[in-house]
Amino acid sequence: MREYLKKLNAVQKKAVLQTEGPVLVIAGAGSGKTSVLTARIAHLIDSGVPIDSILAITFTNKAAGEMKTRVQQIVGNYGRMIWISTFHSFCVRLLRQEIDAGGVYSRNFVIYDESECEIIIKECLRELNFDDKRFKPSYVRGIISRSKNEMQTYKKFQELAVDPFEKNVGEIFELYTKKLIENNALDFDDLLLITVELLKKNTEVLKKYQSKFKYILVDEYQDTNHVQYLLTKMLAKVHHNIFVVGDVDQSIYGWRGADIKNILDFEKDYPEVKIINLEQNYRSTQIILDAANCVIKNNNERRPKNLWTENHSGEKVISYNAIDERDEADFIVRHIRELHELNEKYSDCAVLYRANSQSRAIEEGFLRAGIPYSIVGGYKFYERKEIKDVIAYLKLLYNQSDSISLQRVINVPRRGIGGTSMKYLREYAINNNISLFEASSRADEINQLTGKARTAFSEFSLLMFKLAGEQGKRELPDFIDYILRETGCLAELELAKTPENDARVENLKEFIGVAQDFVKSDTDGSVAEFLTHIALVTDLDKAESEDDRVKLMTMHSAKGLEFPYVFIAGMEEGLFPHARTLMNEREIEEERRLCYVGITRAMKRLYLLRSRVRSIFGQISVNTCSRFIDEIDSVHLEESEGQGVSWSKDKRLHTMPITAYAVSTRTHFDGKEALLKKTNSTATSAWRCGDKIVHNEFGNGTVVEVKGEGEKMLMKAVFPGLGIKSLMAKFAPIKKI
DNA sequence: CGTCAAGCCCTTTTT
DNA sequence: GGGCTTGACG
Repeated sequence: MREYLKKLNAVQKKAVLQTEGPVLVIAGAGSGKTSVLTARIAHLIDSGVPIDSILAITFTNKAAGEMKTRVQQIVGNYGRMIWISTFHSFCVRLLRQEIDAGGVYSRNFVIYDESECEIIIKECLRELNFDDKRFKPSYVRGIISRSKNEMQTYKKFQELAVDPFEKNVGEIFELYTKKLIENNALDFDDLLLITVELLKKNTEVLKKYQSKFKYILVDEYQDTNHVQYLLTKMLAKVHHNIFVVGDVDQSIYGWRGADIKNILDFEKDYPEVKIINLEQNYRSTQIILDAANCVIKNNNERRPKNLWTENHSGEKVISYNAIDERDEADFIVRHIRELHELNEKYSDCAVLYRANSQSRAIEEGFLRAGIPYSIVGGYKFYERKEIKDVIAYLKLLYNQSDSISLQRVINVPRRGIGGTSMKYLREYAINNNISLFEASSRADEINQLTGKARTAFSEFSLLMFKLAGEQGKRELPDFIDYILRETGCLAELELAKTPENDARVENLKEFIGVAQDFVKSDTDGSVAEFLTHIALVTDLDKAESEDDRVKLMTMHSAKGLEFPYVFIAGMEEGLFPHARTLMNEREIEEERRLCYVGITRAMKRLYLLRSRVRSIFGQISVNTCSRFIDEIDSVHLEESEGQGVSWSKDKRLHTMPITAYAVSTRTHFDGKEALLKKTNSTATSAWRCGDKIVHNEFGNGTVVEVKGEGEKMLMKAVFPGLGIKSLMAKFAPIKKI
């Protein structure tokens, strides 16, 4: 028997070997579903199934990447060719081939992220003369998104609209749709929606993919939305070999349109389905599982299951009542340090939280202590201004209809083109039914423009033609470098030597590095694929597990992962469950499932932390303990008696003026990297993490991060009471002490 | 046209 | 507490 089969238990093996017909695997947390999925793929290949007739769909790129790696480990390099991807990247791949069959978009479409979509919505509001206070772009975008996830286009939405507000949203929706088409741009939801529409309308294309994919596997099926449901159903219609894996208790994307019914009703869709329950947990101790079960059993909307383990009972779940978020962070730091002294790896520890905004306080704790950490997800590299600017140049060069990108870069660097000139340009473009790009090349025909603006537009379009001429001639990283130099983006940043500009230049270099990695990876190295890559692959996906760092992330991001030591921070009513869910029982249940996901990430030891006082929006708020802690039977819990835990502290809290906690000890810094990066040339190799230094201005401090060497060396140091400062060792007035 | 300060609303989670 | 828009001024 094959090695990968030997490792499986009887039930898992059954799931792997049942290759024909629909199969539903109910996989409890930690029951080895990834092993089952990879073994099944390997088994299919072993049985002679052609590799290009297997389609595996996951929810995150990270999961897809991991599965690909594991399949390759079993079947060898040949496994590279397999279709393992997220729904979204699968759809892009299909659309790049087929989208012109729909007759609306062309293959060089670009993908708009949320902020770009909101800009479009703002344009719609302006044109329709709607108030952007009443129709908040982010809110309207949410409505449109949910609607598309329900497979509703604007026409359907307009039919269903009852009140005046909805009717107005329907108008916005319609104009929004038209504008995306004009820009030859798709939003995230379109990637799925347009694919399904295309397959529905175009039977030739549908047949092609239906017959191609003989075996379809879908991971995290409980998180599929209606469009995704339709897509899998259509693709599986001919061969009926559809294998879905999921766990109702881990459904945490209802707010994104995920519908638990898809998994609950799978049997109705496929009456001949084989149902397999994976109930043995290999991950956690008995006590951790008990705690998780205590919480989840309070949900009504679920299918009871019996998750069990042969693991020993283990340690009790440790709870801690922190005074404030700084105390909470310090508790985590103390305990991780302790674990590290006992030879546990930093990378075996994870801190999970409900909202990204919680990462700040915890991050500061790690910086103070000099503990290496990395934040997964959250504020993204690709959202930095300078990065978005280069991407916009690439997008515009790739797709000249993209007016959003044009408007982003037209005055970057400053070319003296302002709002008034842009207004005339837009009017001209609309009147002549041409793109902004074409309008700018015909600026001399626009009478209202000042001579200066006319020249600026003409020079801009000449520059773009020049850049476009180099596209394809140069390798991608070189092309990006060329853009940065020719446009003057780089020169503008290098003009004024500020730490901020230095950081931006460093970020741009890192972006070129991303392009270099991309070219080396398994792609065609084209601008098209690169743009798709950066639109769909967030830095969440490059969680470098090999280096020894504590991982910080939301519980959503943590799904599918496991860690020996897990800290869940912010177990407070209003934060978790989040205040915005408190009014609605269904949403509370989703929060509870999220808690279940969080708890079941832990293998050996779980810490549940809560803070009595927390500052939210710069306001101090006092929170009570999360109901989820109360739901855990106290026999599984043990209150930590570390510093600041006892009643005496608690009483002291009430006698102290609460504003005392509002005092911030940190100076402002812009993201982890932005202001912290500097370069250095002299005696740089002398600096190491943990070095105590004295700075002429800031006083005593500790080096917490050193990156690069020689000219490229970047360092970060923390100064008590001042926070983290970025230092250019070359210029910084620092001495080792 | 560009800059700066005051005031706004906000953060739930992500492909 | 902070990022973004707005409006006054140079």
